[in-house]
Amino acid sequence: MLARWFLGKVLITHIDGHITSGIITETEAYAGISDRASHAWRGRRSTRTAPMYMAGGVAYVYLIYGMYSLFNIVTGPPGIPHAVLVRAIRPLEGIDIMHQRRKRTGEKGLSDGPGKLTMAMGISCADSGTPLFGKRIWIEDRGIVPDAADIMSGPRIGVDYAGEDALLPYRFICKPGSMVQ
DNA sequence: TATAAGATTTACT
DNA sequence: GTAAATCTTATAT
Repeated sequence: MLARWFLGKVLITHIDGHITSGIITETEAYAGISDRASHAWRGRRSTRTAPMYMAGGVAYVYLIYGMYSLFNIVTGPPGIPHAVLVRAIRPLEGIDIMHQRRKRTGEKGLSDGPGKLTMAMGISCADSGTPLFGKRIWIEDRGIVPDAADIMSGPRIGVDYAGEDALLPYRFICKPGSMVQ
């Protein structure tokens, strides 16, 4: 499962002149048209989901509930809408910037949710389709590889409506403290 | 053309 | 624990 590979990788953004980065600690896989929980289920396609049909390596950001952005990494070949949703990161650099961006909660809930992390990183729906190896948003492999024993998997969150597909263990979490810098 | 629901978060009871 | 905020897409007139 490709979603597992992203655990431990470092996501970096350079937006509005600010650099922020964090270790990816929680991901969810969305397996194309056969996955009922995916926006691309049954081949659904629109302007919003277009990046998912592009070649892997681009960002798929989209707005949910009119107020929150969710950040995905497209992993499939062109025409196959496979994507990995980044649900949580651990702040690494630019933590003060993140605080500045979200004055809501304190240290605790900085980036432990899909909508929260995009807020903290400064990602918006305008970044959908951005290559992940450019100079605005990119991913670095800093050699952080979580031990297999520290990786937990389980059912996805917030997709109960998807029926049986919601029970698939497509969710991967890195145990806190399992990654040493 | 109009209505309903969603890969969420926050605030209030 | 429950409800509201708010916009895009999908499904129904």
